[in-house]
Amino acid sequence: MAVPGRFYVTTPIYYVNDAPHIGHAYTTVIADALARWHRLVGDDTFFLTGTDEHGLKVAQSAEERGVSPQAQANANAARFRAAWDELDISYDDFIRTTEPRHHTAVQTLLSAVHDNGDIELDTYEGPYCVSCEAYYQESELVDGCCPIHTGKPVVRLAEENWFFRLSRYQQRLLDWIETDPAAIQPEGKRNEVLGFVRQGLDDVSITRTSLDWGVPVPWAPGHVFYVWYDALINYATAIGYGTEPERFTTWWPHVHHLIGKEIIRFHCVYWPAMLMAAGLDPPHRVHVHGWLLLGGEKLSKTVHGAARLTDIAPARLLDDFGVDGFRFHFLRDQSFGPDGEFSYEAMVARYNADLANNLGNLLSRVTTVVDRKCDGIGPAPRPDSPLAAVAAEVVAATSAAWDAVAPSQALEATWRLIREGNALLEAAEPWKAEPGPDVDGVLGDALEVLRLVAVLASPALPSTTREVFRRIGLDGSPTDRVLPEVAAWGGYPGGRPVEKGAPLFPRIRTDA
RNA sequence: GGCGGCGUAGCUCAGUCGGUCAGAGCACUCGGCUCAUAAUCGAGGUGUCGCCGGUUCGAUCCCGGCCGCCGCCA
Repeated sequence: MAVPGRFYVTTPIYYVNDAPHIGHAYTTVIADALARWHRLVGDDTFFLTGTDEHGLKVAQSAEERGVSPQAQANANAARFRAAWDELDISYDDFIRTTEPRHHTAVQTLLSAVHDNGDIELDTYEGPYCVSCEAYYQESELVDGCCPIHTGKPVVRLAEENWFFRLSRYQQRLLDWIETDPAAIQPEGKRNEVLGFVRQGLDDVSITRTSLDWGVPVPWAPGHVFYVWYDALINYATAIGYGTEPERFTTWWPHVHHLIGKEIIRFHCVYWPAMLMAAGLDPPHRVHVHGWLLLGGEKLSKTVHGAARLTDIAPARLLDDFGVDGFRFHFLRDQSFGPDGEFSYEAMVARYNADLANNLGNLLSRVTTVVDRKCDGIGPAPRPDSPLAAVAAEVVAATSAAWDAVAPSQALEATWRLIREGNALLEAAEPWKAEPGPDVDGVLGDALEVLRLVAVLASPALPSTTREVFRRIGLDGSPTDRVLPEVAAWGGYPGGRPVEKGAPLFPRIRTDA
């Protein structure tokens, strides 16, 4: 089903009423690093993110501010774009669900489901809170009243809605998940979905008549699609569903959806079922990750006052850590899958240990010694270097981890090469020796370590790895050539001017 | 209430389809080095793998119950 060499990766589209926070950034940085990795290995890659702009909440907050929903959406979508630009997010497309192409795709896809007989008119009946303009489950009520407007009785309301016959897809969903055990990862999340589907599935109401801020239902004037069923289709819109059939079949279903655990049901049940109902294949992979939990009592002055993680804007951390330092924390310190602790202190510790002390300091010491012992001209590595075999292992381990969507493990694997490089220098002590072939060989090896690390870490640290290249005298960028050639030992040519420069990652002091 | 997840070294987390599986990084201690961003290199782990039972020759890993934290419930 999956075509090797083709990688389509998505983030959820973010609800435009939210302000960008580090939870959004977490998913987006990982998607970006995965996209960069796949480009590095030469895959055809398409990386999609965007904003979800319909729904009652957007309409309401626009009304409160006295602006149109579209104006409200425009303003907030721009904030997400700005946040991602600041974080070096290399998206290929930024989709907005209010775009005409998306309306076309939604109407086309759901019309196909309708034509197939799996969307039917039915009556929805249940407790309704007039203040919320929303239905509740009986179980959600508090003493027969709205759980939000406590003390306010709900009314019973019945509404004619269009229902997606999800109940008809139970077996097909089970077949999909059981036939392709890797479709939903990690395994624990897959089991959750299996358990849910096995309980039996109810049909779902997918249209609303109570608001008009949405995609109109083509066969039913006065109805718009409920925001979730419009939003999911963005993944199809962006690759040309309904407008560019050939482009669509190039990318679908070779998709990797990255999602947080709170939206599993939408991505692992409703979305695949909708696709099946429209005659399309379900997604190739859904990668579910946990949440960042706000740990540690204090977040320092930088983020102090943030009671909730969703109050922390990415920009608040960039002054301290830089873009790459920020990215590195989310890729290296959080393992993709389970929940992880977010703390400022941990972020500082990781930055200092891995970026300042290991990578940054290695660059500093090597460039200094090259300056003193080699007149500032970097020598070539030794073909028979003891590090050559290590490098091959590191490349293999790093590749395997990125392919498995395990950025933390990938970076851990890459950092082994840095440690080995530092150990080689300790053993050889070129700063003590007279200039000559031995010193050249060791320093050449160290420069080659830096070159390789710059290549392998480029998905995580796009701008600082370019700077490493520049400092060791290489033209272009670590991503100019693809694996495996670029990762073969001996790529550093030698004879290049090496520049010491300021510390790449200034150590962050924690005293005071 | 229903369904599900988590609870492993000071910290953040891996891992075990039951038998050298008790691990990594950080922190810490000691020693070396001084090219380097007080960086680096080497050595050092005495943790009841949440609690109580059960299955088993043997459980941290399986089963049951309990406690704590968390998520979803259209």
